[in-house]
Amino acid sequence: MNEMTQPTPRTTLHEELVGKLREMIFSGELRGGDRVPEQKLCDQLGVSRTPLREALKVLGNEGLLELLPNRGARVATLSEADIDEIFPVMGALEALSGELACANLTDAEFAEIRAMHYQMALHHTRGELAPYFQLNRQIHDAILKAARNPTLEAQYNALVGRIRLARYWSNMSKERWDQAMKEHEEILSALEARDGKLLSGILSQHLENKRRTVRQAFREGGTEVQGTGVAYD
Amino acid sequence: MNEMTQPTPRTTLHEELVGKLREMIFSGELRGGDRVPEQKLCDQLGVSRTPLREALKVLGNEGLLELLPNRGARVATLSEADIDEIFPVMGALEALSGELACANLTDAEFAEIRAMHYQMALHHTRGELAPYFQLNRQIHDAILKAARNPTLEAQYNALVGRIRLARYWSNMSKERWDQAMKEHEEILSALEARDGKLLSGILSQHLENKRRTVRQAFREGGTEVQGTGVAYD
DNA sequence: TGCTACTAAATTGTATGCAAAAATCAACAC
DNA sequence: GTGTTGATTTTTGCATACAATTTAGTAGCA
Repeated sequence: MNEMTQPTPRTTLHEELVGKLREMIFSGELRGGDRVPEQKLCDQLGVSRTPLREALKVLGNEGLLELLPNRGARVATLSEADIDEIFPVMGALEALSGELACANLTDAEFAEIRAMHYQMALHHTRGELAPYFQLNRQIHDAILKAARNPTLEAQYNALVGRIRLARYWSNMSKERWDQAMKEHEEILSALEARDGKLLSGILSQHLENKRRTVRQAFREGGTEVQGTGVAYD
Repeated sequence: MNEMTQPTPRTTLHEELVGKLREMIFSGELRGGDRVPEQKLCDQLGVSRTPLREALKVLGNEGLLELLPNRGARVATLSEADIDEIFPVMGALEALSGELACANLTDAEFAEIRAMHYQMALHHTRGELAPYFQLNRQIHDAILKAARNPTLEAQYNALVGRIRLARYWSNMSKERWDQAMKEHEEILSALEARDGKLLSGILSQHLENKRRTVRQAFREGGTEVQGTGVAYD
């Protein structure tokens, strides 16, 4: 009766592998352009090729891997064109998430977002980039969650995943950082007023500005960062 | 030298299968809720389970199939909640496509869309629903193409695929049909003026109206139609 | 040296085999 | 008639085996 194995994995191997491989890509263990040799990964992860290959097909379909017939998989890379392509779509989705969030946000959720906002503002004044980025992301995530639309969430996260293939800090200028912080003030006040249309417009512009920042970092070959994935705002 | 086989399929079996299975779902050969027995499909398609299973995983990730651990795959079904969830996202994407199309549309492309529009108007006045639907779809596709954003296209088409799981005509009322036609007049004129913001708003509203129509058809259990997938406007 | 042709090794694509889990069904008790 | 138990069949998950394709490596030659 006393099973010392997993309580109940209740998941298939290939699903786990999808998650693991995603993490390996985001963490930089697998870098853009790298080949993904099946056998080597199988040995490393202790599974056979069958479930691994199933996972590769899924990630290929998501755009995180590039699958070349008879020539294996490569971690996808991001071009400037890709960035210019993906951000507008993210912008449209984030704008929608803002609008829906305004319609559905509870007071408790708003309070939490406000708390994160002020914490983030503190990091901004102190010039602490990394924790700023983390809170920034949590805020956007909270808004997305508040939209109460899993399909929207999934689509958005798929795009975030692709953007994370570009793994560098945006070397954000002081001006851009201040600007971003100002945009976040507007985001918070639109949220508080539950003004969906207003928030939607702000977020759309916010994402367009992000695009420019990331694009520039890409051009300049921004500082690579280990293990955290891309951070931007 | 004279190979009488395929010129060169240049594609893997699992990719073909993804396409074939999608078609089988859209055509209604596989209906929502149906189990997808691996062995039976393998015999039917003349392939082994390995590539088929790879395809199933991909379609599961796309939301066209529901994958239950140890219990196989089922063709996904669409609930009212799903419709309410998916259409707003499609609306945001279609609004973006309109905006980008206005920025990128060539005169030739516009001319073609206008031609399709008038053809569609003709079918409307004649009360020919099926060809109306077809042209309607072609017009929206042409706008999407004109946006010149493959990522947007892919995301949009994934959602259209899920909506197509609901396989019935929207029993469109005369009023709604007239209204839809009027919206299409506005779409055409905004396109001609290359007024992105305007078109974006029209399309967003247009999709919200579609949502209501489809939702109602769903509620009323609209007339099922064989082989064409869902049609709506 | 640089190029081509050919061979061998490695890697991928597909099929098959086997163990584990679920579904089916029949006998039985109530 | 209903519901439960347990054996049998079916189906799925994963591993392995084999075939096909690509890659690498080497020898031959200009």
